[in-house]
Amino acid sequence: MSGARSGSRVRDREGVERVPEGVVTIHDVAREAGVSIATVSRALAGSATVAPATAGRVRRAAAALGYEPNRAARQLVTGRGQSVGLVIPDLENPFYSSVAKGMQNRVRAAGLTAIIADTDEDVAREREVLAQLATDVDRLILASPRAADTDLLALAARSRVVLINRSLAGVPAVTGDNADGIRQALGHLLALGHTRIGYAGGPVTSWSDAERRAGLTAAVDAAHDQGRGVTIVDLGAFRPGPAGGLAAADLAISERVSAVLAFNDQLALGLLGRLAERGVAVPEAMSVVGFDDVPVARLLAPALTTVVVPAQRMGAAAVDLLLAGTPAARPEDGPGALLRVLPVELQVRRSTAQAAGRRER
Amino acid sequence: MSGARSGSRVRDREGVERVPEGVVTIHDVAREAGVSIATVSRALAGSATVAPATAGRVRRAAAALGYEPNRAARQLVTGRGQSVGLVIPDLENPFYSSVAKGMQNRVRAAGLTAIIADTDEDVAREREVLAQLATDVDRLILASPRAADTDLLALAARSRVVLINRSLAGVPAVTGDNADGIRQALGHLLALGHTRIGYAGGPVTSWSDAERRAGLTAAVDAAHDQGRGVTIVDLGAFRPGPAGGLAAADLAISERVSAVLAFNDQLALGLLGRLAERGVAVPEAMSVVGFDDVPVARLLAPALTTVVVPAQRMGAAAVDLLLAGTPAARPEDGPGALLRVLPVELQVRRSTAQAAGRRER
DNA sequence: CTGAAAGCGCTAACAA
DNA sequence: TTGTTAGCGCTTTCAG
Repeated sequence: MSGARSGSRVRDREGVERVPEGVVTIHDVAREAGVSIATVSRALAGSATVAPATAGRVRRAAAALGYEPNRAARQLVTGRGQSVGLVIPDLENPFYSSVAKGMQNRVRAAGLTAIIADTDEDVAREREVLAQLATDVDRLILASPRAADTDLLALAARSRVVLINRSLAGVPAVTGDNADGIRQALGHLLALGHTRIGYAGGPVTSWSDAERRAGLTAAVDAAHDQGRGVTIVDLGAFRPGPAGGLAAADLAISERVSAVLAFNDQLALGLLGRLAERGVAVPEAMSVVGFDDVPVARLLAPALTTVVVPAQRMGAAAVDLLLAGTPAARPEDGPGALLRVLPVELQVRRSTAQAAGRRER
Repeated sequence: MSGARSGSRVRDREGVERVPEGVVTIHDVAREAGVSIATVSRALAGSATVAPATAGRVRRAAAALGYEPNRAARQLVTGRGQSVGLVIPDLENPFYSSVAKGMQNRVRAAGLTAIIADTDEDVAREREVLAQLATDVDRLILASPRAADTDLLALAARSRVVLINRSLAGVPAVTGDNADGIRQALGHLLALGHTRIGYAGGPVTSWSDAERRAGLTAAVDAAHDQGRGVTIVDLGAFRPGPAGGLAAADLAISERVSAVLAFNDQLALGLLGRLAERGVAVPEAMSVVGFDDVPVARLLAPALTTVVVPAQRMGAAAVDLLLAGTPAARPEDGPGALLRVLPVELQVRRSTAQAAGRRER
C-alpha cells in the first residue's frame, strides 16, 4: 500500500504547481502539517489525545489547504451516514414545506445533509420511497406516514426513526396537540353561537384526522355536559388538498351548517374558494376554521381563522429527537414515552363570525 | 486479504442461522451464486461481458438475499455520488416547493437521491450551503442563485451544474420565458385599457427580475410604436414574499396606478391582502397580475390573473439536463447554447378588469 | 501522544 | 468469460 499517492496530482500535465482543487485528502494535510494521517484524523475529530500544539498545526494546515473530509470514505468506515432522510406526503402542501424547511435547517446546522422525499400522499409510493431511502440513510423522519404500524416498527428496528404526526409504541414522535386545537376551534364557534357545525375530515388513513375527530367528540361531549347543544355534521373524508375543499363546500351548503371546521388549511382554502364562487358570504353566512396556519392563511380575503401549528418547529424538534441519544425502541414503554407534543393555538381572523340567527345581538 | 470475512455474522451469538439483516454484502451474493465478487459487480451493473446464465444466477442470488449495494463504497471508488443537490432560495415559497417536487420526483425515478437545501434568500447562506454541499455532491441544481457569476463558474468547473432561472455562459440552464410572460401580461392590461401601470419588482439581485424588467421595457416600446401610450411606474424592489406585497400595495395606491404587475405571485398575494385591507376593490379599482401561478393563485378571492410558469416541469427538466451527457462548460458557446427556455402562458382570472376610466364601454 | 497498518464494500484494471 | 488484486479516503485498533 503506497502511502504517498495523492498530491502528485496537484501538478497538471505542464508540470506547473497548482492549488489542488477539491481533491485535497487527509494525506495532503498530513504532509503539510508534518504528521501522520492518523493524527490528522484524530485532531480534526477533536480527540483529546492529541497535543494542543499538534492539533493547532493540523487545523491550520487543513484550513490552508481547504480540506474537506470525504464523506463517502468516512461513512464507509464508520458505517454511519452523514445524512438524514425526510419523508413527507406532499411538498406542495405548504404545511409540509414548512416542516421540511425547519427540518432541513436544523439538519444542516448539525453538519449533516437532508434528503427529502415526497410520496404524493400515496401508500404504495411511500413504500417505494422508504425502501429506496433505507439503503442509504439510517436516520429517518417520517411526516404523517400512511404505512401500517408493523411496517413502521420494522423500519424503526433497523434505522433510527422519528415520526411526525403519528404515534407508535416505542418510536419517538413529534405532534401538535390535535385534541386541544380542535377543542379551541370548537369553543370559538360555540362562543359565536353556532350550533350546527360541519367537520370536513382528512383522509381516513390519517392519524392526525383520527386525533382531531376524537378531540372533537370529546369537546362536544364536554359542551353537552355544560348544557350547550351542538350538532356536528360529518361532511366526510377528503384528500387534504384544496380540491377536496370544493366538494366539502357544496356539502356544507346542502347540510345547512353555519360553520365548518376543516381538517387543514388546504381544505379550508378550497372551501373558501368554492363558497365565494357559489355566492355564500364568509363569514356572514358561513364561518370557516382551518388547521395548521400555513403562510397564506393570513393573506386570504377573508383572512382565515385557524389553529396555529408550529410546522417549522416540528421539523426542527424531530431532528433534535433524532440526533439526541434516542433510546432504542422499547414497545413496553407504550406510546407517549417518547412523544413530544407541541402546543397549538387558535388564531382568530376574519373567516369566523356570529351565527346568522344570532346576528341581531 | 481474507476473502471470506462477511457472512460469519449471519450467525448470532447462539449460533442460530438467521437472515442477514441489511448487512448483505457483495461477498455474500458471490458465495451464494458461486462466483467472484467481480462477477457480481459486473452482472449487477449490466455489463455485456457476463454470460447470461451467470448473470441470471447472480441476479437471483442478490434478490434472494435482498442485496443492496453500499452506496458509500461505490461512491468512494467511482468518485461519483448517487445524489444530486438542489439549492433553492425558500422552501416556503410555493413556486420553489413545486420546483423541488418536480426535481425530486425525477431524481428518484433515476434511482438517485435528492438533497435539498434552502438558503433563505440570502447570499451568505447560499455560499455556506454551496460549500457544504460541494463536498458530498458532484451534481447540483441551483434555482435562482444569487451568487456572483465567477463563483458560479468556479462551481461549474468542479461539479456538473444546472441553473434554474439564471443564465451563464457555458452552464446549462432552464428558465421560463420571462420576457414573453411579461409581454403577455402587459398586453392583457393594455387591452383592458390600462395606461398607468405599476411594476412591483423582485430583489435587485434577481436574474428573473432583470429579465422581466427588460421584457417589460421592450413590450412598452413596442406598444408606443403602435401608437399606444403606457406609463410604467416602477414601484421598487421587494423581497419576493407576501410581506413585500404589502408595501407595494400602498405605493400602488399613492402612485394612482390602475393596475399592478407583480414580480411573482407571492408579492401579488401580499398586494391583494393589503388592497382588501385598505378597501381598494380588486379588480374594480385596481387590477393585479402575478407571475408563476402557484397553487393557491386560483383559490384566492378574487382568483389571481397570472403568468403560468411550469414549475414542476422546470425541476424535472433541470434533472434531465443534469443527467444527460451535458457537455463541459465552454464559455465560447456563449449563453443560450445550453439554455432550455420553457414557454409560459397568461392565465386570466378574476383579479383583472377594465380600467376604471373605461368602465362605461 | 503519535505512527503503522488493517480494512469498510465496492469497482476497475489486469491476468488467465 | 471470469477471477485476482489494488486501491478509493478515512477511522481505528494496536504498538510504540
